[in-house]
Amino acid sequence: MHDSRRQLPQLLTEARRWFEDGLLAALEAAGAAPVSPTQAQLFSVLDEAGTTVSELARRMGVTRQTAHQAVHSLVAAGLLEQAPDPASARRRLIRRTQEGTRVHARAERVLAALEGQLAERIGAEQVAALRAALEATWGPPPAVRPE
Amino acid sequence: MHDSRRQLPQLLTEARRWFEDGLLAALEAAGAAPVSPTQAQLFSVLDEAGTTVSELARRMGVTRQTAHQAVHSLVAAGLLEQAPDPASARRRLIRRTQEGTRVHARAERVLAALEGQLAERIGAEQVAALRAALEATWGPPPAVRPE
DNA sequence: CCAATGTCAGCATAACTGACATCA
DNA sequence: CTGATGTCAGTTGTGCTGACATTG
Repeated sequence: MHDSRRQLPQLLTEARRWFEDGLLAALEAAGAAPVSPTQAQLFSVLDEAGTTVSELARRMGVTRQTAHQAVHSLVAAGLLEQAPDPASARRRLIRRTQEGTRVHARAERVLAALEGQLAERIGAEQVAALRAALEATWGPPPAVRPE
Repeated sequence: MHDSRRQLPQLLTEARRWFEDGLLAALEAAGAAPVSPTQAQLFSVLDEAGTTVSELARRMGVTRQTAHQAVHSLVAAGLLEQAPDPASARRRLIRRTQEGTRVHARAERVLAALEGQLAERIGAEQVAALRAALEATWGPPPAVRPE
């Protein structure tokens, strides 16, 4: 009875890999530096004003140290830069460099194109429904009892 | 203009983590051995007849070596067992032990309960639409041009 | 003194590649 | 011989915890 219903987590993982593979392939074909999933996520939580590492860590749901490391690698790659915060000497703001902005814009175009391709294959309504369900407020995972 | 549209890959990742966190918390609350995401995926690609490590690797989309390691740890945990294939001496079939079957059944109940909880929160139609979109045939990721 | 921040260091896990023995 | 399989080994990446200096 459950065999006809595949596990949702697995389906979600496959869907994410579909996008991820398409994105990496497109960027690599364009000769861009390979971007890890972590780095992609870091880019998506940035904002224009500049953000501290601690704030980025909160948005990503990881520790400060992990975010710090991800930022460090992207700074080394020339896609991010650190600038002192004029409001507080102990904070350092993280911003995209010009190159970082270019790469980010290109990645967004690729993702939009992938979503468009998907709509051609499974229908725009399906894609819209997928997005609507994922954007809904799920709240925290409930504590269910196994028995 | 894109800020209102969050990235689909990120939304998919969050959704998967929602299920994963709920599952791990429930199993841990039940006193079961902690199950890593990899091990959970491995369980979901098993079948009753028994399968080779190479076949499991193909289903999971990882290398033989990775699958081998995951199987090894689950054998050590007493949830899987290896049996010689009567049809071919060089193949070894992977099966669930009785304990492994129990854990698997429990995990499936938890996932079903989580899906039910989600339906209460965002609506059964949304969950059905989500499942329908994910179960559709997406095909291979298309090769899009960044420019 | 206390709390938040940035950083360095070490550790664990899980994926990968490489290599090799076995057997249909 | 060739190819598929199972396995061992080493490497890399990514997350974690621990620790510490700096600063408001």
